Amino acid sequence: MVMSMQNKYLQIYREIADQIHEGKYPAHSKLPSEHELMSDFSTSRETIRKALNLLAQNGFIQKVQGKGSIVLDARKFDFPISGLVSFKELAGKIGEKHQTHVEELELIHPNQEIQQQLNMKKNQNVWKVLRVREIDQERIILDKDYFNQMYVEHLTKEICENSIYEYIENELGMQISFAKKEIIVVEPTEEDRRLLHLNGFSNVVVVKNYVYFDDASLFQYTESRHRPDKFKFVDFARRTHG
Amino acid sequence: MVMSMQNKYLQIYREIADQIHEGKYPAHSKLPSEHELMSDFSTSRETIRKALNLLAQNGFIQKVQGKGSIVLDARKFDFPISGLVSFKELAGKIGEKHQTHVEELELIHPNQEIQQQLNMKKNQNVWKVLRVREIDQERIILDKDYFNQMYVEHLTKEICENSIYEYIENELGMQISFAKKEIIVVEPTEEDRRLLHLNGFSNVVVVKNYVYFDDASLFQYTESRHRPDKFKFVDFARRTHG
DNA sequence: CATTATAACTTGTATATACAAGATAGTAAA
DNA sequence: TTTACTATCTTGTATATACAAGTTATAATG
Repeated sequence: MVMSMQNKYLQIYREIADQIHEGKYPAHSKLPSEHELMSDFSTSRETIRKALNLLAQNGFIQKVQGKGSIVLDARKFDFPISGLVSFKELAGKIGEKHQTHVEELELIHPNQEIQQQLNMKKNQNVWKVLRVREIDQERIILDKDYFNQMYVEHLTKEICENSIYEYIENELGMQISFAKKEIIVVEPTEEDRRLLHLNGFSNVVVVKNYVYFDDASLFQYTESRHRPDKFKFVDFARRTHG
Repeated sequence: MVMSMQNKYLQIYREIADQIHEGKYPAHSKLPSEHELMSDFSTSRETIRKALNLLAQNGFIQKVQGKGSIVLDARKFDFPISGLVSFKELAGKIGEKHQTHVEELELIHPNQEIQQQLNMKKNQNVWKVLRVREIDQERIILDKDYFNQMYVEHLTKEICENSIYEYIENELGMQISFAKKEIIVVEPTEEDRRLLHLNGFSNVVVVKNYVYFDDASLFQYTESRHRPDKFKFVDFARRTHG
């Protein structure tokens, strides 16, 4: 049969990650040694090490030379925007009632600022999408997205109400690969006041997102504007020695 | 002679990273192929690949199968707290006049909350350090640090005025390896109002930091409280496909 | 008993080989 | 000219081997 066989080390990564989630390996315990895993999965040591390094990068384990792989507290799934999670994935996790309102959807000729941000030539157009995220009957997030039309030909209201990322990766078959994020706090604009339930708050948290494809081309600029009391950002950072 | 030779792949990583900074490889250009680098550094392909993967993880390059390694815009050194940079490193980069005021420094028996955060046994003590960061004559950041005394025997005002991280890594020889970060926005406390120049702002940005050693033991809990207009967080995130 | 060596574990680094898979440029055929 | 193929470049995955280096438990030694 020899089915799939694609990406052994990713399969092993996912399997071990699942097992950690399910509690098979509780926090502060140790994973089996690389040697044991090697025979468990009947593969080579380097393949096991690739899987373990992925687990370490993503905050599941900590490797200690001579000792082994220590399982960490994997509670890093609090409420994050961290790691490029989209609103839909997010809302699914927290389980509360949520809704997306598409306030604007149009093909525009961008102003100079957006043009610069997206690294565009003149004459190129962008999709502007303005969405309000409602959780528990409160409008707390305003998302402004700008997509380079060069990459996304057509967008509909239906697509915007679901996950645009999903659409791009599954329907268009393009791989989103990395992002630069910037978080600042500013005074609300007129638009913020009109579209969000600010409840008297005098600041909004702005998350600027620059999203790149696998081939390093910038394709999206997003601004996510949050009511401060409902904002939470969780991050896992590994220090690169050297 | 055979001097050092330790960590070939790290040396190669640093060398290429430096070359990118110096402009030898400008943004959007390509690095030499793995084969070329192999003979340039007279090493094996796997060693080159280790170095390149580090560069990719840290946002220097983007690898594309079949094409090569594309150099990215390495302007991710804006102003970040990202990636576990300490205030001293930070302030040095932006170049403005800065100062650290040590407001409190004491060995205390922690309350239950801190005890939990640091995962401590009863009877253990912690160093509490309260520092105000002044940039351009304005007191804009309040740092509250709690160090488990088990790891740090003694702290002085002088150490706190410089970089505690530096002290711990260089003097005590312990390796800080990763951190969990959490960012929220809250109303200022009495303490915030007393110690910071809030200029009428009705919110502060709180960055909670859980810092771990190489052996996965939690050793520090930090709260960094920022005046919102002076706060900026920059992050580079790679998406893990799968 | 306490200390020191040793052996047997663990993970880390470096190398070599083989083939898969994506990208590209040139060649041959229509 | 256009299309299709092919050779050859690139990076990706999987395997094997060897030794270095950190940790731990055991045995030998004083």
